[in-house]
This record gives sequence, C-alpha cells and structure tokens, in this order.
Amino acid sequence: MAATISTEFIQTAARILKTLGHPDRLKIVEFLEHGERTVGQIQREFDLLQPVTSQHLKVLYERDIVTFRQEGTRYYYSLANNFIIKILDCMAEVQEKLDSGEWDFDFGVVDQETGEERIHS
Amino acid sequence: MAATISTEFIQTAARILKTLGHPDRLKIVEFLEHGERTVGQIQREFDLLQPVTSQHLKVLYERDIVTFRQEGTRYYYSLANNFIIKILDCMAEVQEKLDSGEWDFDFGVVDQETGEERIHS
DNA sequence: ACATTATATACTGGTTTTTCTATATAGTGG
DNA sequence: CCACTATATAGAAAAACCAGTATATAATGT
Repeated sequence: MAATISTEFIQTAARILKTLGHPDRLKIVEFLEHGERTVGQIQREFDLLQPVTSQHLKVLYERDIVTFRQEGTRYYYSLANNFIIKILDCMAEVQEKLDSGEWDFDFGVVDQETGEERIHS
Repeated sequence: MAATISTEFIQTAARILKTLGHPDRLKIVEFLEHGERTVGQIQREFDLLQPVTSQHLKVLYERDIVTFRQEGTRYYYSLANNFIIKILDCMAEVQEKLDSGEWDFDFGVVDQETGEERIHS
C-alpha cells in the first residue's frame, strides 16, 4: 500500500480531520449518516445546548462536511459528501476490528469524570 | 452501511482525528508509512524547526499514534498501530477518487498566501 | 398584531494549541 | 574532558477553540 497523499490534499484532509476531531461533532456527523435531521433533533439526541448545536453545525457547514435545506423554520442538515461517509465507514471498521479482537492495542483515553488517563482495550 | 460507532469509541476516535488534523502531523504520519524515520530526517523532509518536529512527535506519541526506539543519539519513530494505517489508506483512497473525477465536489481551501478562500476541485 | 417555536448570531471568559526562543540532556569522537 | 551532534524540554506570547449567556431573526398559529 503506502499510497502517497499529495501536499495539496493534505491541507484539505487535515482540515476535515481536525473538524471531526471533536466528540460532539463526530457524534453529530455519525447521526447524520442515518439521514437528514433538524437542529432540534440533534440537540435533543445528544442533550446539547441549542447555540452549541448551531455553532457546531455552522463549523461543519463552513468546512464542507454538512449541508442543509431550510423548510419553514426548520433547518434540515445532512452529510455533504462521500469523503465524510468514507471516514465514518473507516471508523466503524476499525471499531469492529477492535471489538472482535482482531486488532489489539490500548488507547489511553481521558476519563470524563476525573480527567485522568485510563485504559481502554 | 450506516454502521454505528459506540459512544465509547467516539472519544478515542475524536482524539486521534483531532491529532491528525494538523497538516504537519498528517504529513509526518504519512511519511512514516514508508518506514521508520529519525527526527532529523523528518525535520529536513518538511523543513520544520527541530523543536517543532520533536513536539509534534511527542503529541503523536502521547496519543498512541507513533512509537519510537532509541539507538544512540538517534530516535527512530514509526507508526504505532493499524488504526492509523487504515486512516491513511482511507485518505489515499479519497484522493484517488477525487483525482480520477469519480467523486466530484469542491472543498473550500484556505490559501496559504492570502488566507482567502479559493476553490480546489 | 402577538405569542410561540426553531434557529442563528454576538459576545465573552476560559482553556488549549501552536510556534518560537532558549536551554538541557545525552551519546560520540577526539 | 571537550566539542559536536541529535534530540528533548521549558517557557512565553499569540492564535484558535469552546461553552456558556444573551439576543436577534424569521416563520407559524391565533
């Protein structure tokens, strides 16, 4: 393998990855894989504040990760392109390999409560 | 598809993605896909300052993305796990689809020089 | 016109990241 | 022991990011 990624594309890719590198945004994007959702649906699903939800969606929109259509007072958001779907599939695949034990390594995960590192196989 | 990612794994995934979401770090990681490299080799390859290089590598190490072995005064860094390789492959695949025209969408890319948005097919 | 709902925007304080400069450590060859 | 090379670490200033509160906008139902 060891396919080479062009310098040009690196910039784009890094921006996308960085944006997805926030738990809430990653959750939202994964949620949208099931189909378009309104801000309210997303907000309630993950128990977020409304402005926080809107702001995440704004960032996601600015970086071409999601798109939306307006219908009356509702805004329906959805995934903007195949790249994102590809990344989500990649994540799912990795998780599967970890769960199945096919891959076996420990990631240090920061504990929500204590902020200390703990182990997650 | 629409495979579901567990809340548990989201945390881990987001942390990895965020860390790779820096152009220099993404470049470094991709460089390491070709095999282990010393700090100096990486530094020269991308024309980075030595401390910056070390710091990126430190971050990558702390987040289980790279590992290293010391030999004399040299530190040889290499990729730490399959997850990372998988993501790199995913990136390469996406780039290929974009290049081939199979996928067709525009990403707004911030121009290095002007800081303004321009279009990149 | 008014109240209500859905969402966006503005602002702000606090934290994290990034990049630099400077310095420390540790191995190597003379 | 000294100079040199390779790398790590410390510290500080600037920039980016994040979560929250408050407010604005705009559509809808009465």
